[in-house]
Amino acid sequence: MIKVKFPDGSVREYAEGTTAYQIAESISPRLAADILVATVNDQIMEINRPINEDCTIQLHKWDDAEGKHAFWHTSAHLMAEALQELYPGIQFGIGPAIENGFYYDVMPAEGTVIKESDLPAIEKKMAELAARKEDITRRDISKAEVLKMFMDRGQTYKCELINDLADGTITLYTNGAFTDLCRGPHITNTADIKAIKLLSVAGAYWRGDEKRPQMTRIYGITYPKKKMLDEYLAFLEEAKKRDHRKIGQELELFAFSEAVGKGLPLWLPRGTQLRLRLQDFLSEIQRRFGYQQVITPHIGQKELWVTSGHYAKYGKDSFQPIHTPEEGEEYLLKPMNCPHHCEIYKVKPHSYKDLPLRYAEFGTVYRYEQSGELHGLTRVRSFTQDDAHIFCRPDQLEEEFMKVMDIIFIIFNALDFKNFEAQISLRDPNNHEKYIGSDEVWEKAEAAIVKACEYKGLKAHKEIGEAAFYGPKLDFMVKDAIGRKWQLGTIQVDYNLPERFKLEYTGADNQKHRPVMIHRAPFGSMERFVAVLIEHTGGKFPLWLTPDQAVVLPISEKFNDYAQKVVNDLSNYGVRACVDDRNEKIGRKIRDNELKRIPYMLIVGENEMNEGKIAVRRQGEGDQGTMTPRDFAVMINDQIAATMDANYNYRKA
RNA sequence: GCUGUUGUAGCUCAGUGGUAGAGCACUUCCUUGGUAAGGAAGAGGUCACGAGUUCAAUCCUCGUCAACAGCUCCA
Repeated sequence: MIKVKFPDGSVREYAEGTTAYQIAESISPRLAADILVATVNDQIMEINRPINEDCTIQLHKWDDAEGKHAFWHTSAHLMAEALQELYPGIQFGIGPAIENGFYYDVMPAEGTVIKESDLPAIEKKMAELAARKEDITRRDISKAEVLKMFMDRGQTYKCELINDLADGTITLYTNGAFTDLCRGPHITNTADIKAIKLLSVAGAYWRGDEKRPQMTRIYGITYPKKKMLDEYLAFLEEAKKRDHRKIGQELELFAFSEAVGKGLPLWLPRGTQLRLRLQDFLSEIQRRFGYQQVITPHIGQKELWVTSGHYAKYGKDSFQPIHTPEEGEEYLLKPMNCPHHCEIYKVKPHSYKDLPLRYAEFGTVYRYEQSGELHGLTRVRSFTQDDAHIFCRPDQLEEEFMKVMDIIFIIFNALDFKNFEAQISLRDPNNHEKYIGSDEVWEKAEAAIVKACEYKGLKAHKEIGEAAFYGPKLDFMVKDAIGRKWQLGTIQVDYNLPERFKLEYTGADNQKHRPVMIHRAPFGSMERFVAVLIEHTGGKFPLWLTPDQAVVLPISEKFNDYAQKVVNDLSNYGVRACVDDRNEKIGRKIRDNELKRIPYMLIVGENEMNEGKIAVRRQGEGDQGTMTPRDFAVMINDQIAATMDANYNYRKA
């Protein structure tokens, strides 16, 4: 007999060789029908594998990530089986489960192309194969044998994968006519895969290396029930409505013009107002935190970036130097603000008593992004960083770093970004060519970030190889409407640029010392931040951020003057309102304004004018009653005050 | 940059080898002064751009540009 311990701590005894399925069955038939995979002593495995020793067990249903993962992984194998049948000579790469669904990278026989229009036929074949209710069987195999097997089949990509595996750890999984090299685990029968949708085909480089062949990647998703698939597809449709490119156009926030050039956003009046509100908000916080605003030119001599090291690393892939009538003179559009700020630091000598110095600038920079990378406002070629550089003594580094974290928390809290991920981006210690600076300073910088996160109790995952070339960073990632992650806030520790620009301060010992530099941008860039903000709010911004808080509608031209007076009164109380005095069909104006999502409509007519009041209507909430402009301003300002208080309390906590 | 898809009116989209349509928006007028009212008339497009095939191309072919999905990249 073996002892099996469940997550709730209870222990039951079973015969040796009992499977997870049988264990589930012993609890309830319903559970047995629902479980897809099991974790036995921390190893996830199929539910039909015999268990021969005492263990802890967790049974995973669809609701668990492990269950979905196995289900989708098996779906990838099912798709491969269909592809093998439909496309003779096809070669397989890898086919994992992903966050939503799965994909398989394949290389069709020469001369064959798999297109989006072919997907329904593949789906149909998968459904057909699933209906055969094939068991998925697992077998251990020696390296030599498996290598020969895949060699015989001409599966060169698989052979490459096998070569990297250790003998004795290799397993095969078979469903129907398809046998795959795979670690597992899988669900035990394809019959559970009831609803299938292949979503897209795309090119993907073999092993993520753009120098290697490009394979065809087919994305799909499956569910145990048709209804679940329908819900997922409906969710994708809903997400499309929150796409910032769509809302940005509808609300007239920003636009692109082919004449101006790709990746160069044009901020329209309303979008500009929104952006300036955000900038003002951050500026006010920065003022409290002891920052000083600076302004620098959009270009600078090429040598600045030769000094910084950026030119050597990115020069060829950037906007090329601007030449002047003067022979040999070259300027670059600035791709970042750091060198300019370093030069500001160097304007005069500094004492250790001056530090830290915090220079902030909404600095517009220009980067020649690959054309395939451009994406709405999230990836553009000209963007404005909410940049600042903090020059401090080494002993001030951690405190300064944590203060920047505070600023980011204030902002994320104010805008209700709860689902952010923090990522510590470290260098890849095996790839020295990618980075500048000595091991010693890198270790110091990385340690400072890790320590700050620990001190702040921030859970951050570490990513090797994601650091900037001059230093490690702490990045804050937020997802867009369809779950793509974007880096917003970033804080970077840099010992290298101060060295390269020979920055100094005089210490208490009357000796020259190097300051440490922190690069930071809480929004990341105004463009990307606004994009993600739009997707999070669906364009319904917090009141304090809306470009116009209210629109005043006179019901006929007799009341235009009164409407303008209302706007002026509101302005005196700090409320941003505008008049819509087209004096046409009221209904049309309201629709127009709803489209632009102005939160309040103030309707003025005979009664209102006589009483000196306004009829207030809140979007989506209907009539709020009649009141004086002053009362309205108080009402709105209370809401603003509540938002600001929340930030302030958060900061104190 | 790579693979695939797409490009028709301001927006959302039909459509055809014989030089173009709808709904909404826009303009004018009528009706209605109150929370997405109705009616009439009108204006708007080198069918992304360039070349080729054809008697004839918005439609077929090739190229370019741009956008979308993914890959790679992201100071």
